[in-house]
Amino acid sequence: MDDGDKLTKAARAKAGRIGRALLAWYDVSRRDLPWRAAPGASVDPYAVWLSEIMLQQTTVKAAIPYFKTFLRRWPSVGALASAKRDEVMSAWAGLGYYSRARNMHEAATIVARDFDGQFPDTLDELLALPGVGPYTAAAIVAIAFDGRAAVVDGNVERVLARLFALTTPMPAAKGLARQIAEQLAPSQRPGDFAQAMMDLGATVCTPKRPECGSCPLGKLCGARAAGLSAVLPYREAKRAKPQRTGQAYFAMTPDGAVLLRRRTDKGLLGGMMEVPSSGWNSATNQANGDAPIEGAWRLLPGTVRHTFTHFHLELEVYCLEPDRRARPELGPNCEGWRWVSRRDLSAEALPSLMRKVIAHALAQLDREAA
DNA sequence: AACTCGTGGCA
DNA sequence: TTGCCAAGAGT
Repeated sequence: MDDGDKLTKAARAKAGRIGRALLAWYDVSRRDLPWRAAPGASVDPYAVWLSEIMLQQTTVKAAIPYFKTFLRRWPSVGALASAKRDEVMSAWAGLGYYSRARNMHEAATIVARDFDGQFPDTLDELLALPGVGPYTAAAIVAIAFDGRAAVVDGNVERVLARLFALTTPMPAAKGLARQIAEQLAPSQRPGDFAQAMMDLGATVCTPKRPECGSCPLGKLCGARAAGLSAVLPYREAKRAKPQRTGQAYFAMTPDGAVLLRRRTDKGLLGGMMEVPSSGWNSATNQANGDAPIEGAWRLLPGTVRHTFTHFHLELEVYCLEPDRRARPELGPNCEGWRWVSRRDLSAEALPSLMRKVIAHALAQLDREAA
């Protein structure tokens, strides 16, 4: 018998007690979140799906305003499917992981066209939708349809690693956590159970300084018994982020039009707008070889720093003030370009990095003018 | 299987 | 200031 068998047998034995204690806790401490229906009320699967996509690797606080905006602007999956993708990308700007927005729009068209606007209620059908993986499919089944499914996100992995004192470091212990979650998923109130596990992880069994004193599962917790609550789950060390550099080219005409271009769908910031930029491995001061239009570009003081998931970036910002809206070179990895009035920039699909670049350039120009 | 893919808040 | 990481999916 290996560790996995022992653990899943332990999970079966503890499952009933865990489920009862967790649901009792959830009934009194349930958080009121915008995508949650009142207790006992039915939920709109579209709203559940929308929230779950937004919550992938994203904090509740960051997702809430976007969720409200999307649901108000596109109240049904059919409405979202009918939207232009550009509008969706603009509305998503700032939330990050932009493939989510691209996949979400495509999935909406599939549900509208192939499922008559009704979300499917099986794992297999949900998994076939772009942007819906094991977690999101299970979450929709459990929360929207109250079906039994193992909902395993980062919160659940952490809670289970502590509850069952899993000392294998992450991510190697993910499979074990999933096996346990399969055993724990109840047939009664599976949606509430899933949300209770995630709420517990978000508010009590937190990554740092868990509040074990107020935990409804304290008496059942292996980590607490072993004095490991604060150190589990173990994690493998992460690689250091490399430093990359590049140049951005900010062009603005006298009437306040700024040159933007659209990145291709593939890769970082795919499908989003950008201030024309060099690649991001380039050495500094490469004589403006990547400038989108001819002219006497000048380097603005200071730089823009930004950190992505796997590297740091420092951009130099060059500036040009051409007298007309010249036609630019498209540049690599781009699909199109246009001049955008300064006051219309807020409505563009500009990721946070590019908003930083624009803010930096405008601040420097304003300083010069003063 | 390991890597890519954003952002902002927090210690 | 720097590193950590949050309701993961796609390749």
